[in-house]
Amino acid sequence: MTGSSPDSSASDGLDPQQLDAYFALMEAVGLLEHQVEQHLRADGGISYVQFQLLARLAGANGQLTMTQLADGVVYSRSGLTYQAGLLEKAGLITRGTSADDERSTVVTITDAGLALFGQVLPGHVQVVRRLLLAPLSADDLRNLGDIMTRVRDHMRNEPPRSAAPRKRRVNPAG
Amino acid sequence: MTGSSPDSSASDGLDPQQLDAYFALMEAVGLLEHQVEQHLRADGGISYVQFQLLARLAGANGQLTMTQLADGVVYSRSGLTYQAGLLEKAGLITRGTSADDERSTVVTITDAGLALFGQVLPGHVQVVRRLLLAPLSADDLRNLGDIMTRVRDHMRNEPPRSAAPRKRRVNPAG
DNA sequence: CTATTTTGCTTCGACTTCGAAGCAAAGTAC
DNA sequence: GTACTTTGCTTCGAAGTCGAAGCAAAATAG
Repeated sequence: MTGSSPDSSASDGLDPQQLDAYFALMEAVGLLEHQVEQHLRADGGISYVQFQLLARLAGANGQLTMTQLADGVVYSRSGLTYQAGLLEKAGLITRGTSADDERSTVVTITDAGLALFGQVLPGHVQVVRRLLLAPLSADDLRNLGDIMTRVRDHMRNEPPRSAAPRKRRVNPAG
Repeated sequence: MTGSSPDSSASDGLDPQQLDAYFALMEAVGLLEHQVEQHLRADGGISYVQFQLLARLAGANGQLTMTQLADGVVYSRSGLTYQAGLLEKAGLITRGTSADDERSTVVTITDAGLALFGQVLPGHVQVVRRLLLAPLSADDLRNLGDIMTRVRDHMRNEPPRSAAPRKRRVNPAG
């Protein structure tokens, strides 16, 4: 199991630089998400997921189908149904059957939804500025955007790792 | 409230470059987490959280208190208790009261825990390589590590935003 | 030494999330 | 047209997650 060569391209481990980047990335984003969540809950009574849904709707002329909403939000379909239910109950969106396709549900943001989004957005931006953008130079920002865009596109274009890879174990902890 | 100047340092919005970086960052990490989760579940029957806990223990001479475990993992205390319970039930860790401080719980990774961690790690590394590292040049990696380390440290050193900022609304959706 | 506060962890209930299963409309094959 | 598959969404049950409340040990105050 323990590799022997110290070079980083071997199949065994990650070199310190790779580890640093990976860990820092995951932890920083985790922290950021947590802070963002706190702000949105305190200032608008909504979760990050709900904010993202409202943002997508606000940016898309106010209307999207569930499937369109699902794309771009990393999220399960059933979770989306659940959140849409909450948002509808809160009067922030409306759901209706599509005319083109009886299966599709068209989600529409309401005036209240737009208002809430508008109310919360400035604070959200401030949080992002304060926590993420503040310590970055112009070069950093350019690099970060470039890098993460590339990574995201790369991941989106990945083949789904084939059907059933294999399952060696069944539930040691869970 | 709506700003007028198109420059990016205004208090109102984020310029396209900032938005790109922010969105790409959040989405890429979300996708990565999801893939990592899939792999760990399929190959070792554990969640990412559980993997992180085992990793921390494995890297810390096998022993840590609950509080030490909590630091570094972005996670609630009660969630940690729950996961520790699962890991203990699965025989991957052991919990005992500290000798120094009767309140503290010392968590120890078992041989089975180490074995499982060792079994899962190579695949985990491959996933990270394939999805995150593959599209990055040496410069990218250096930049990413540098940037995210700075962001993480910045966030860790932030004052906790004072006690109770304010609560404008109470639960529009939720 | 006793009272108070802090610290470390767990328990509890409410909510969120996920994947599997289900259902009906739309598309495809024949 | 009828059978089959695919697509779009929801329902359901099993976990996982969180914050508040609770409890006991330790630190601090007096």
